[in-house]
Amino acid sequence: MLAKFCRRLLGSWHCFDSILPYPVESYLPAISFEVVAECPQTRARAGLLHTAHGTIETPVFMPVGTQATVKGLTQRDLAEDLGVKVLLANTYHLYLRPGHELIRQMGGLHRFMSWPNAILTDSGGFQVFSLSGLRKITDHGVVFQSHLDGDTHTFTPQSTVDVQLAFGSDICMVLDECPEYPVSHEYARESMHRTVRWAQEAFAHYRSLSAPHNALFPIVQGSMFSDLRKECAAALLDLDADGYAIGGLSVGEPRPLSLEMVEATEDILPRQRPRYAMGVGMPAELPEYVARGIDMMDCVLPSRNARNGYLFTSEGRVIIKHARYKDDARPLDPQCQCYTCSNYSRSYLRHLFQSGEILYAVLATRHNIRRYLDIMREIRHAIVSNQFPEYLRTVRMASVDAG
RNA sequence: GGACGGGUGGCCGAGCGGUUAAUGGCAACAGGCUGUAAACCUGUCGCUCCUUGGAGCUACGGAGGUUCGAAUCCUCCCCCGUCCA
Repeated sequence: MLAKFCRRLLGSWHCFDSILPYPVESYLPAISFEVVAECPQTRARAGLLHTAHGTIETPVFMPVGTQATVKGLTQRDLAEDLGVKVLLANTYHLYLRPGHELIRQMGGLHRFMSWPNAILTDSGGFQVFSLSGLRKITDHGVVFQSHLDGDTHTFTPQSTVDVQLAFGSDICMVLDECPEYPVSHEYARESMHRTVRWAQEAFAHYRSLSAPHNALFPIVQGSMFSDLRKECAAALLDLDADGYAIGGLSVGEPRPLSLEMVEATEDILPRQRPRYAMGVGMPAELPEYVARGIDMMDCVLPSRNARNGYLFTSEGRVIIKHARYKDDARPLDPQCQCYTCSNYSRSYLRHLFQSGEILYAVLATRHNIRRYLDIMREIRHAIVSNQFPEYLRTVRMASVDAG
């Protein structure tokens, strides 16, 4: 609230620039978050996340555009047609190709990819730890081999901040270690401490720079151990970050465990800051995370599954290659207002899929992203209109019915 | 009429005496995908049984034959190409 107010006055405050060591903006948080409604029964809340590239209504789903593109969609589709306010991009991939210096030279990631709204960049920790090939953890960071050409590179907590600042990301993520599942308590603790240490180093470096428009989020780790999750969150609190992420989920653990891990830290993370659950989830899981205090989510499922023939509808999943859709003249989702559902039949979509046509991926991705965004809009509306518990019940019953 | 070449499971196409119900590819049918090395990956794919694992049956143009054993070798026949009359 304060930050928003200050921003409004920024114009007149620039007269202080001459007497202050840094521009006025650098004395304000890069982003600000205000809670506009809270569910009285759950931890769900609706908010507004203000960034240098627009205000984002939360809870929000952020489509994944790893290589500075959501595969199959144009930026116009995303911004104008689908109303996407924030996209994910990936530090690991963009650092390797085309390189952060090139992106900086091209005017930053927003200009490079012609994206007017906010961008959150993942640090690349997930890739470094999930991609095969050599990788070695040192005191300073992680040495790894490029999956593109085998070249050796090093990521440090400091360097990944620098790379993301070169991109001009609105929200940067600290370098973290995302352990696989399952892993021993001992390893998880050691790994979590490393993630905390890296976060502290990343923040120390970040605070030494002038980054008035770029927020930095630390990431809670601790594998599937509640005690480690709590310890990690508590340690990260000292950083007084603009937002907090929960990582290390959806790495193969049973579904209920992911939610438990979010619950473990819901009382520890500050209520006045946005919380971001990384890499989740299936449609029915989205309100579950929101009910546990999550404001931001991202996931490749809607985009990747779209291309692979798995479509999300208000009536459940549609595996478009199934023979029963061969002569199905109905729209994919009769409840959906998207371009795909407004214009094309399941029969046609199936034909495009079977033929390997590019248009299939375009139409399918457009729908699936729209479906996720619609779910988030429903969730937000339910919270604001004080009907979230009822909404959650309905979703739970529907997913039980769906099997 | 003659000379070559060829007929293999829905299609294309390997195999050229036993390890072949028969490599591949396509098609078909199903499963998977959760901070994207993914327009990708995996499985099934002659018929009939039983619980897995198997059991039986029918199959490489047709009919005979050689052989312990044939999609593979031989004979005749039927088709299809190319070339020569």
